[in-house]
Amino acid sequence: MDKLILIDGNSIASRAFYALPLLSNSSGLHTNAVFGFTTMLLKLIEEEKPTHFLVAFDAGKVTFRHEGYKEYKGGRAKTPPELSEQFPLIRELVESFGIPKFELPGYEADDIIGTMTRLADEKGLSVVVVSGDKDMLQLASEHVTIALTRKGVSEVDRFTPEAIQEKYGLVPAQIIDLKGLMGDASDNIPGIPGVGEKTALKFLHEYGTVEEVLARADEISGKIKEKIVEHADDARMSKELATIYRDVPMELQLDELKYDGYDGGTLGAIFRKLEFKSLLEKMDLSGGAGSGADQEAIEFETVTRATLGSSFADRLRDVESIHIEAAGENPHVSELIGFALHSKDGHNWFVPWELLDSPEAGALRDWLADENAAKTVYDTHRAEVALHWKGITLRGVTFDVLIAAYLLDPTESTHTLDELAGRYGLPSLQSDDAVFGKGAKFKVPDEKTLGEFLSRKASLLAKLRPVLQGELEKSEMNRLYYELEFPLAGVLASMEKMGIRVNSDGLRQLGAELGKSIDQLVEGIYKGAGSEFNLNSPKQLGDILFEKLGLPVIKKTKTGYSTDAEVLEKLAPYHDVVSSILIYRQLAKLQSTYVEGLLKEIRPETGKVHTYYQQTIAATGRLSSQFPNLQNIPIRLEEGRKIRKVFVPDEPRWLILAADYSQIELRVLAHISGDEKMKEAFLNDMDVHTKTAMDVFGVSAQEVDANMRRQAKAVNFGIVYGISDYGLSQNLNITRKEAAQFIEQYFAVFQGVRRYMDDIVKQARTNGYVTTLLQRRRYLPDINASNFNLRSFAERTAMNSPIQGTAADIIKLAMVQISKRMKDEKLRSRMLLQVHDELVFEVPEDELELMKRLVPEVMESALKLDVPLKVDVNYGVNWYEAK
DNA sequence: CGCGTCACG
DNA sequence: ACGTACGTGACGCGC
Repeated sequence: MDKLILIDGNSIASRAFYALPLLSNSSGLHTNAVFGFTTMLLKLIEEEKPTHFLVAFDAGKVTFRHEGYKEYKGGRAKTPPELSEQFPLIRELVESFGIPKFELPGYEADDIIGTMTRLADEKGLSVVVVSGDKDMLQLASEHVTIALTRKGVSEVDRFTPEAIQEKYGLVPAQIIDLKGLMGDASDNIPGIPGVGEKTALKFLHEYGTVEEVLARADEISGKIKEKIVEHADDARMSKELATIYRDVPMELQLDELKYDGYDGGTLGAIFRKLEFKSLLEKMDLSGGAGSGADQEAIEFETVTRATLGSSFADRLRDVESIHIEAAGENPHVSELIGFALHSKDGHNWFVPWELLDSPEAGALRDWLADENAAKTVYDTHRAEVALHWKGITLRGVTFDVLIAAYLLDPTESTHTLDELAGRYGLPSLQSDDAVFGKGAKFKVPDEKTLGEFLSRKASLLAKLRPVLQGELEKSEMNRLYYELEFPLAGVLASMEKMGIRVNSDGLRQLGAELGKSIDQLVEGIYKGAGSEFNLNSPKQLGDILFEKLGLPVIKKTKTGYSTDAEVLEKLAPYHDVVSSILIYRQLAKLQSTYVEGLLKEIRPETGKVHTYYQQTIAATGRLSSQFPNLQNIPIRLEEGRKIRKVFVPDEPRWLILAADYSQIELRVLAHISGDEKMKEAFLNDMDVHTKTAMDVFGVSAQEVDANMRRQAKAVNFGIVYGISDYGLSQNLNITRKEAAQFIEQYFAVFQGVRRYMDDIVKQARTNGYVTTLLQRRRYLPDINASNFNLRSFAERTAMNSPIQGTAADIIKLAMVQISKRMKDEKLRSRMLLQVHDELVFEVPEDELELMKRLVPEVMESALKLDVPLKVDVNYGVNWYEAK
């Protein structure tokens, strides 16, 4: 028996939206309605086993119903943007399910459904209509059941004509009479005032139709009668509005609605894109290793020592992409698993890692190192580092898929190949976790599984390349890609391979001293608190401070009392232990993170630490540093700053040279906003915070005291972060009102800055994204959200990202240019570290003068702004002394 | 594995 | 009325 399911797409989407909490995925896209829609579809397919399927959507806002009654659906709250942004996704979802969908300008989904039920009824098909709208009940018939959502979305009540009779005492056709009498506030259908469901039903049981009720109004007594007479026209119109139109001119044939079920691969891809991880697992779409149920077969050849003859070198000429698989997060210590090659004629090779050590592998190694052998790669930077430790050189990479994907949407938390396949509609791929297993379960699968998987990746790279190149072109990011990010990857790799020397004896010595101080502090704290406890546990510390010692609670966290530094400083006057705890925290941090943590990261073979820069993580375009993080080595407090003494040059008598941009973010702001006052400060090389204080407080340079400068500095920071009175008030410890006044005074002076802040938010609203000077993009899906918090956050991000991002563009450009100059001039000096606005080098004595001149020169001229860029250079025998 | 805390720009 | 300053990574705790 054939069965047709008809879904009212808009109705189900909004039911799902309001029924589920406002979930959003890692990029801030809301997905709750999509999720609800998905579970509903899955349930229907499983329980109803439809042979035919259709999802109908409303098209546009104006329907034929508005012709007669302009206020139709008026007064209804506007669809929240969090919901409307999900409609394209829902359409895409329906397509991925392989379900036909239909919409027609001028008609609503229920008219389409009404028409389809008529056609299906004529053919004797069994039909289920799914909606959240009671109006649909008018369509019920012998073959047509109406399923209305109850609470949530996946639970439905089913209505046959008998069920309707039982519940309302009406036949389906009378549902429109019911609406005609009682109206429907949600669609702005008036009905007769004073007539609710009860009264309407009573009349209908008696008279049957609206027309009969109106004709025989004189039989009705009391006030109601007057209302009926007075609003007779309203009732007739309301009935008409509630009537589903069942003659929509559409050519849709029933056999076009045939449904053969979904394709697991396609569905898996969109679930991955939407980050429906639970569904992926529940439905086993992520696929266990080797299951590959949804994937097409792929051919590959395993390269052996025998294959590696002279003809193999010839065949390498046709290779266009290579995927190098290395295990683990840290490429400096990762085990290589193998790689796959994909050639232009579609041939795939799998090369087990061990093969590279065989004597026959010379040609292959040469090919990998060949500058002229063009290759498309995923994450060159990482591969280059991993291969380096195995003595293999990688060169000739002409396109990096990961970097392109990152630039196209830097807010995506990851850009794994399986996600990219889904994102760009290419053949789906299993996730690394599905093939290798996660964490302790990590295991390299058998050769066939591995070879197929890596071959799929290599082949996918070749397919992604032209797609991503097209997208970069469209987004005007060619320069950013080819002149900045792509060459930077090589620069980063060489910095990381080089690493920076750490004086481990010095570090251990520092650790021993810290240990003594910590022991003394701990003893004193236990005594003062009257008991021993784990000082590192905020929970235990909270119990001691607030329950045992009865100190006032300043602030709470989700899980209990807050004990952060801000709170402890406020508590210090109440009890002596508190300041000891603050010092303990400071020293414990130094000990665990910077002494013990750093010691663990020193590589025995080199005596150095080799950080790894993530080039594709930060949404603003900044780099980040891991294993260890060398971008957060202490400097603000003297005790911590001493850690910098252990970072030393690799060679005797060499020096550490550090060059940092002065006020780069405010200079960038002066440039983008064009604010005359702010530009003036930098053009005259003034202290920008003093200048701000002068202008805001209306005093002369001599009159600016330390406090005024401090406040001005905080405002400047606030401006860069996307100012809010609340944030500034927290920072300066003043009231929100005072902070708001500050900001107002600031904007009165720096009018160009105010204009920029307004414009950039407007831009974000129109485009959905903001850009840096070099066209780096950041999407802000929440910029039009109705939720105040989400929207405000997006607005601050819109203000901050172009500033932070342009500063990142500039230093990255400088790095690429300096690296080239150092190579061209055959210098022995080495670039070692980048700390957002600072570059650290090690230089031989005889290159010191040259580098002191060259580095700031290149940094200052990396990008021409309307204000000068200023760089300070310092040097010394270690990083501490380079101040 | 999430949370609180704290280091940096 | 709403209630956060922007961007990161590492550590220890406790479930």
